Amino acid sequence: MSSQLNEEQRSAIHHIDTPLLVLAGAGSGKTRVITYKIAHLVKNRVLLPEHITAVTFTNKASREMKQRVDKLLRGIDTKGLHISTFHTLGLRIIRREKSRLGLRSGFTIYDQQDTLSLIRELLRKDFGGKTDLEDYIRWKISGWKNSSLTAEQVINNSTDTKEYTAAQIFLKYDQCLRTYNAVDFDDLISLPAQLFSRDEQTLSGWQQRIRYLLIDEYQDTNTAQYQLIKLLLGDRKGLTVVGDDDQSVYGWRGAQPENIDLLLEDFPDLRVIKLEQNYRSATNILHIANTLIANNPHKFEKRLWSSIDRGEKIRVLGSRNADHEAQKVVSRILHHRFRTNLPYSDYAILYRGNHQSRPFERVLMEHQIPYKLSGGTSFFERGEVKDIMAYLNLLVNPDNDTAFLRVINTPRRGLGPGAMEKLTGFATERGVSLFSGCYESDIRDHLGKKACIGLSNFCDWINSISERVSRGDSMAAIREMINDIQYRQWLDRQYPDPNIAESRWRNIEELLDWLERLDRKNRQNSLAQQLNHITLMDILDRQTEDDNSNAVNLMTLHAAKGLEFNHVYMVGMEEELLPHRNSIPDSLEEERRLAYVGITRARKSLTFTHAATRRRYGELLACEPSRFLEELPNDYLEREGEQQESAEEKKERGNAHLANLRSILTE
DNA sequence: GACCGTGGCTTTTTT
DNA sequence: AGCCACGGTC
Repeated sequence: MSSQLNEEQRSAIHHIDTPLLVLAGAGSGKTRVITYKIAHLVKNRVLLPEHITAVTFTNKASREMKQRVDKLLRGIDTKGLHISTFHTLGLRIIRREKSRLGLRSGFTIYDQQDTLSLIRELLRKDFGGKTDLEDYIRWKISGWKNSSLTAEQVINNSTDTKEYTAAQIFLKYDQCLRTYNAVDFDDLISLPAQLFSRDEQTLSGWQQRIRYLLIDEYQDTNTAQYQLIKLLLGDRKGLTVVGDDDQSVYGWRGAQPENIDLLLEDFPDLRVIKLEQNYRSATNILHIANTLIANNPHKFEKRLWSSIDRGEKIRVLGSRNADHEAQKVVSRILHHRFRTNLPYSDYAILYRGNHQSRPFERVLMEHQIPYKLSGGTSFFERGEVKDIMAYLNLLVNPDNDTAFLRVINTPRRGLGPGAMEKLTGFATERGVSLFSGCYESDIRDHLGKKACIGLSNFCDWINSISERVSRGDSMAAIREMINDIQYRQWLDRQYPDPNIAESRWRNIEELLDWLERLDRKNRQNSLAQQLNHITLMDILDRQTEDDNSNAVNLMTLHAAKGLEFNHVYMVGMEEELLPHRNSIPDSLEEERRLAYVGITRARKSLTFTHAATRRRYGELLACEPSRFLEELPNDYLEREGEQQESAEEKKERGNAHLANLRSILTE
């Protein structure tokens, strides 16, 4: 197996005496080092599989890593080997240590939407609804948690009133989560980190369990994650991290590429290995990638080289507008495929924002070309899926007030905002959840008779279903629950268009199918565990289980990280899009890295496209080609459809300029 | 409580 | 342009 590795890769795999940092350029075999290292550790019995934990940042990456390790270790028992995302590792720790964290079994994971609605609720209670604060506060709380800070720690350190308000909400927010028996995404990292730093005994238990830790995409770690890594390692040596500071694109969610420097400071015996040979891209592609990223400042000098041939020139395609851009790209793919007969999965269309996929989806659909869409409005953000998920969460954790409020009057039970206002006040006063509040003996003194009957019917009903769930056949109980509430009929009433109602119902069936499959796969897991699992996953994770491997890949640049494709189309290469308008001028370096990530996904060919006009919020705008295109060496590029502007394009551009002027004048 | 129309907001990236 | 929340009407 080691014959397939170069010298640096081999030494990275065999080095286990001290902590190891692998600085690996794009396409230099980063994941290969981790997977081969795991295989080496297991095969040569350096460690038991159960003592090895490997961590990635996305579900996709972790699934891929699992598959590759399985392949290398075919026939060998890997029981207990843990490969997961950072957040799933956190969940694993929290599940085992829940009693030390003030959580009970059946706890719920709040996603951003849940988080936002809880913050909104708190703001409404305290400030009568200053809605302009909620985004700021959510961002602030998340930032604090990413730095592993608690509300108590930040409340006395706020520099202005706005921050102080956020800190106060933070305190209440965390108290609420504990009452609701819930944690949020950020807690999955910060709670274990905080627990380990205050409880040595628990920590040492986990150090026994995790004796070798491997981290992929290390440049994306935030402060809390680094703290967790450091605590788990202690003064031991079992750590391999692999990263590339040129591919750090998660600064906005707290990633600290400086954590690479911290390793050098914190571990004096750290070994550093650089991987500089690229095995992925044609030399032309690699060259423009190097040229672009050279415009960013660098701490670690890295020179990526490759022995693959030059390949074709890089194409730059101009187009009139987003639809025209999509037509051009799709027709290129069709022609290319006609000549080469490659599978559709060899092609990828990469863009900055999810909304950019729409025109491409339309054109691909028109041509009946199969495509696979990553990201976008997540399955679990859909209202109907949220409804049913809320019901399911309530079954395993009735104290989850956010779920309670979501479903109490959906479908209508005559328990409207008025009654809920009273119930919330009552429950807050008692310091209990809404559900428990309904069972307080004197609730009748605080709410109307009708509301009390409705609530007690509802709670009894939830209890009866949840009893059936815990007795065994959870799927049957769930289906009956959905039948009880007549959800299908509710959808029909909500959406007069039968097609829409039907498609929403299909989403519910898909959710149930998925649950059923999970249930069959992991019989020993409780419904609560399955739900936690699902919250951390995405529908993509089941799509890819299906066979649509012969499909064009559509995804954001962020989602493309860690992947590679033979033929890559980077679309929307325009100012305000890449670099994104909100990143100008402060985060240009990260935007440049994002472009770098996109370019280095390509193996054989790379095509950039940009449009002369684009609609934003229905308004026509003139667009300029991205500055990043200007930074590329012209001799490597082949420009088409942009030098000589056609009459039609001129007209279109003129229209856009007029529209711009008009909007300026009317402002 | 159901059904409609208007108006406001959206689009940065993910666990 | 499209989605959703809100308010008015029945």
